[in-house]
Amino acid sequence: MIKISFPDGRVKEYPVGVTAHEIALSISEGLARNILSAKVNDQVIEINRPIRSDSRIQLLTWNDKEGKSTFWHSSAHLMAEALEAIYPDTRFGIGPPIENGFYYDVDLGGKTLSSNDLQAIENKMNELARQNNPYIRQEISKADAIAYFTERNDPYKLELLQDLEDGQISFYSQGKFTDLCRGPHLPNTGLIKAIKLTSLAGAYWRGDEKRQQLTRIYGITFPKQKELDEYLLMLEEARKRDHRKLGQELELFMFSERVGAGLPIWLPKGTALRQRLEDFLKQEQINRGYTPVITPHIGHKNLYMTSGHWEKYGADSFQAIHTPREGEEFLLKPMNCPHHCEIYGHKPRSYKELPLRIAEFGTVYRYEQSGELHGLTRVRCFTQDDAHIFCTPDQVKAEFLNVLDLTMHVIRKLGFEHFTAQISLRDPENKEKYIGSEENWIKAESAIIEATKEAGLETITELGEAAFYGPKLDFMVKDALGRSWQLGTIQVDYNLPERFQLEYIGSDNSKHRPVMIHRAPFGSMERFIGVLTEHCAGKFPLWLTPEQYMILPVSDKYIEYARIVNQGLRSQGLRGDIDDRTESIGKKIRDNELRKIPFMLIVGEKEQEQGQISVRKQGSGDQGSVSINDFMSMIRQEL
RNA sequence: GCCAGUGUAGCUCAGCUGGUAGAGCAGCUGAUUUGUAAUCAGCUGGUCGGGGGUUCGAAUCCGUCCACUGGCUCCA
Repeated sequence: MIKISFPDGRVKEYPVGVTAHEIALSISEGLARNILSAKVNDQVIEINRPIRSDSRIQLLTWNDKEGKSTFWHSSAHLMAEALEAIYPDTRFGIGPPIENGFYYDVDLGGKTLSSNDLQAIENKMNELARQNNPYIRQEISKADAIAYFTERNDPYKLELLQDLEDGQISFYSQGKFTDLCRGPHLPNTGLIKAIKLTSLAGAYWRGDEKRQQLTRIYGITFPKQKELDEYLLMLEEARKRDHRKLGQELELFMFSERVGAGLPIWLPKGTALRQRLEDFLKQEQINRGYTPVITPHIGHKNLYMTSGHWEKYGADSFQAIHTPREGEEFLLKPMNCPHHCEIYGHKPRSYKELPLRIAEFGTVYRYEQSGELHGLTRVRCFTQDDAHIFCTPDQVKAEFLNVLDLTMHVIRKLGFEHFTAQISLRDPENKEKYIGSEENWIKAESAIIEATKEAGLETITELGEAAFYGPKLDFMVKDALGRSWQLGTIQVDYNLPERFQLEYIGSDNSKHRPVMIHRAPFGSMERFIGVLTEHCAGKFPLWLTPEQYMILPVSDKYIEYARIVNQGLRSQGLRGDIDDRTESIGKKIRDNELRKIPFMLIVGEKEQEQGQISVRKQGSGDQGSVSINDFMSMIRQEL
């Protein structure tokens, strides 16, 4: 007998060679039906693999991330089987599960697929799934594996095999398909009930653009048709909320080929929205001791040689602007920090001035490859809600905590309930990629880790994701559809103060080097507004939205009264207008509904007589008639 | 930047295998004076992304540049 311990701490005895499926069965039949794979001593294995020694076990179902991964990994194999059946010359790259589904990179021998072909593949997958074929694991020697794929003339699998050690190689087969694979897999294909191949794309073999381009086929599968239907509905909802679509419909921003790709143009309504957002943060920052500054949009090349940005990014930036007579070189600023370092350095600083918090809504220009541009979330010109805090090493943690507090306040105010923080540290394997001393890096990394711990923030830590000049903390928010977005960022920097030779006179009357903290709670105004638009589906909070109300006279006869109401509301600080078109009231309601106006105020004979307005609220319809004062107190809590 | 796809009126889209453009909405004009998601009629509007080529003839075929979309790679 062996001892199996469960996540809840219970320990039960089972015969040697027991499988996860048998263990599940001993608990309940329902569990045995739903179990997809099992985590045994931190390794995920299939549910029919014998367990031969005392182990910790966690039974994985569709509700576990790793259970889904098993499901999708097996689905990738199923897709490969279908592809091989339809296109026998297919060679296979890799086919992993991803966050939502799976993909397989394949070489179709010059054949290009179109989205019409996906349906045929999907049909074949369904047919093969119904055969309910078992996934069979086979351990195989490296020599035999090489022989197998040599015979099948598959260079990709042969290359993968090179990196694997003999004795640790396994094949998985289902139906007529066999693949090199670590596993684990589902017991059989019949569990895969609902299949959708979602998209097609090119992908380089091993992510290297100098190598063969393969066809990547994305798909997603579910154990129940209903779950697929819900997923497709969610995708549909995401399409409706796309900020590029809503931005156009609500006239927030535009792009122009003539102005240039990736250069957003803010229309009046988008500008109103953005300025409100900026004003909110500016006020919040003044309350917290920040000092606003303004700096130019370009800077001398020497500035970026000093900062190190030229060395690191010069070749991949917009190229220098030359003055015609002197031949000087200027760069469009890709960051605000070098300018802010100059502000710090323009006079001798005392420790009594620190922390010095310099804030600027600074517009920066970065060359992004043409294929990267995407709506407002990836652009070549954007405005950071930037600030740099110069402080003593002793103040770092306290300042970091202040910034954490500001950031969380701002994110919550904008209606994001769920967020986590990612701590990005150096890649310990590639320390030469980073600028700055070992000692400084250790100091910076521990300051971040300690501060987030004290703030009680939920964090994940990623090695190798740090900026080249220092470690950072990124805020990830979850939007209304459960999608994660990276927004604000906080970065500790011991490097730039060094490069700019920044100093302050300490209480000991000698010179010290300040520490710099870069931070941007929104990140960029463009990206933030893009994400916010999708989060609230274009129905912005009342305090932000460009137009809070629209007065709809029932007919032209009541325009005069509408003007009086409008004046009353504006004098109370509300934003809105009169829809004075000669249209039916139904038409006006429809149009303003589509424009996502929060309040429609309908005025006709009744209202005029009683000095009231009939309130129609976005999302909940007719609210009845009230006086202007009652309306004001009704909405005041939302402002 | 790379791969694939797309580009027709302000917006959404039609236009089969080449015979030089069409609808709905929006806009304008007129009628209607309207009570909680589209009143009716008429009219205007396009060098079919740009500039080339093939052809008697190109929105349609070919190559090129630009932009957009989905990926890949990148992201201070």
